[in-house]
Amino acid sequence: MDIFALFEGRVADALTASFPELASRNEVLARVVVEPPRDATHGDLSTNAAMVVAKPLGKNPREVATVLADHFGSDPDVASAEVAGPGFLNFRLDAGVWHKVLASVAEQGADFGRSDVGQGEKVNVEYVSANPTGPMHVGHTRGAVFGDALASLLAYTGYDVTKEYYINDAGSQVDTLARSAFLRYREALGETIEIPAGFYPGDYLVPVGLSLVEEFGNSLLGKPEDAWLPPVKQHVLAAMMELIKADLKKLNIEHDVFFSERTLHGPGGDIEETLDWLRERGLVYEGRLEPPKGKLPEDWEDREQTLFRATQFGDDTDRALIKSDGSYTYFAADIAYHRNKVLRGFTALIDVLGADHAGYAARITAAVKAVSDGKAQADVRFCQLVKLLRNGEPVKMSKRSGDLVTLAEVVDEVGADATRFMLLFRRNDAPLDFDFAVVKEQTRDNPVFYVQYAHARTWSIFRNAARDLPGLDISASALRGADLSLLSSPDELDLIRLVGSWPRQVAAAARAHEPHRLAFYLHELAAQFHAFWARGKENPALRFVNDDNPTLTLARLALVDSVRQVLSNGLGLLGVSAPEELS
RNA sequence: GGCCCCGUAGCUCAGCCGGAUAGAGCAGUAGCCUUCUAAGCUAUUGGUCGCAGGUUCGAAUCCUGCCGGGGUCGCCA
Repeated sequence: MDIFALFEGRVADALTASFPELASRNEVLARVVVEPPRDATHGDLSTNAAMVVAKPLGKNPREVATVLADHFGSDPDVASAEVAGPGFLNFRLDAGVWHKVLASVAEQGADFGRSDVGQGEKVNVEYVSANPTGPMHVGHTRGAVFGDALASLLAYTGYDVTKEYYINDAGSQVDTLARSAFLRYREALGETIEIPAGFYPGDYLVPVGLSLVEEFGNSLLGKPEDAWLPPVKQHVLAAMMELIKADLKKLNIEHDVFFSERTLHGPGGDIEETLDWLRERGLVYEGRLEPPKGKLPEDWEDREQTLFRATQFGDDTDRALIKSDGSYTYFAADIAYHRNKVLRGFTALIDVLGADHAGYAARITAAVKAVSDGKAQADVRFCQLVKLLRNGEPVKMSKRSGDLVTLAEVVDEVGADATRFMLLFRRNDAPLDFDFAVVKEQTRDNPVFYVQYAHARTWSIFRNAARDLPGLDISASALRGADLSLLSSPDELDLIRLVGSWPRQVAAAARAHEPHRLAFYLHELAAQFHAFWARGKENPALRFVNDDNPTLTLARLALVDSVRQVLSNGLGLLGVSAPEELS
């Protein structure tokens, strides 16, 4: 039960009942929201309805609000409806409403917060898509976690989600990869090798050399490159993808679809087909591009080339499709790839990219508009850099020597839970400091620990109740029969309010494509719960478990259970475990 | 030079589709912690929301310009 959504419905009904001329004004009604007031002393719920409709109606907002307030006089759930400020309408709810909300948490369990705001829309979330040239490093980790949490969130809110990985296996870098692997192959056969600059020097190719020997023996030796390159490429790509999948597995990330760029190339392939399709619509032409302003690239040559009319769809400049050597640009393949997604029926295409690709957003958005005739929506999300720290000191990384911190190293050191939560405890487009020392700390400075501890505490309260009140039935069905009207103190009602706002938070986070909001909410819920718990230390009457009052204990346990449920649901969406006990 | 992101308390950051007196954590200060789990809790100090305009009943939020920081800039992926 989402109390805010429920009242949005009632407010809309009240509006159209009082002002029939609004019935056809959906664009106006859509702006009406019911939300918690900024200041809790204003009541339980607040709506901007009167201010939104005042102008279209040509009436004074406070006047409209008064009419609405009268309308809600007969609503048994509403204890009072007051007009405030410029025309807010504030509701104070009958405490029984909050008790119903609490009961609905128990009833819905893991589904409390689930919704159908997505209405089954087919969404493709493309994330990670790291080049298959080596193990994943920390730079990829943030996008991986962000995309994965976003996908879970969207699935939970009624979207039909596919998690996809685009394998960049068509560029010249994979040839370099194959050549690097071939060196390791020769090494495995006893040669002493030297790795030239520009090759991939990493040790992770050593086992690939060995497995090449296993598969081909020494049969590739002495052959010309064009004979050994294709099979070696095939072999090393498969090995790299296994490596990457194993890394992702450490973070509990599994994609539904791995899409190979190579399958788009070639005669009759998607790229050709897509360019033909675009040509038919006059969106491809031969022309010259203005050189970039400012300093000119050294190898700039003014020549005619094949361009996509990206400007027609909101990009700043038209974009090249074919390189000077005749092969397709990365972008040409990407247009075909996005068209492929559209043809598979997706109407929302989310691309999760690193911040260094920020300049790419406009052209992807343009391409998706073009290939879908405006029917599909692209949303390109960027993840900013993660700065690794150790006790406040930056961790040194040198790309040149291949001395990067890998995803596996981070996860092995701090664990998947902490990695995921920390990366989600910040907006994706803001830079993030990741300090190993803080993340491993078991104090309130560490939000992962703080939230998990709150969850563990709910379990420990139940364990204590079972120990101290052995005669009390605290099973789920017994909790359902608890007399919730005993929960009437401000602290209790505040906690229920926060629990009750969970569905609204989830829906808002999904609409905004911002999973970090869930992490912040969970942190807030944990804080309020810890605070409530601490009050029981000063005043035993406020404890959840009261030896001399089993009825009250049962009601409070129902409240604790709702907190447990929401923490568990939330951590689950973020892909973080919810332990019953901290060791 | 063009484009994109960012600028909110000393620090790190939230701020939901424009809404009421701008929030949290850390740090600081003053307390509590002989336990429903010790790793916590309470109170308190602290703001020209980068600057200047604009839009309107109302702007941290939307628009324009400027300042500062980061990223990026035909054929790399």
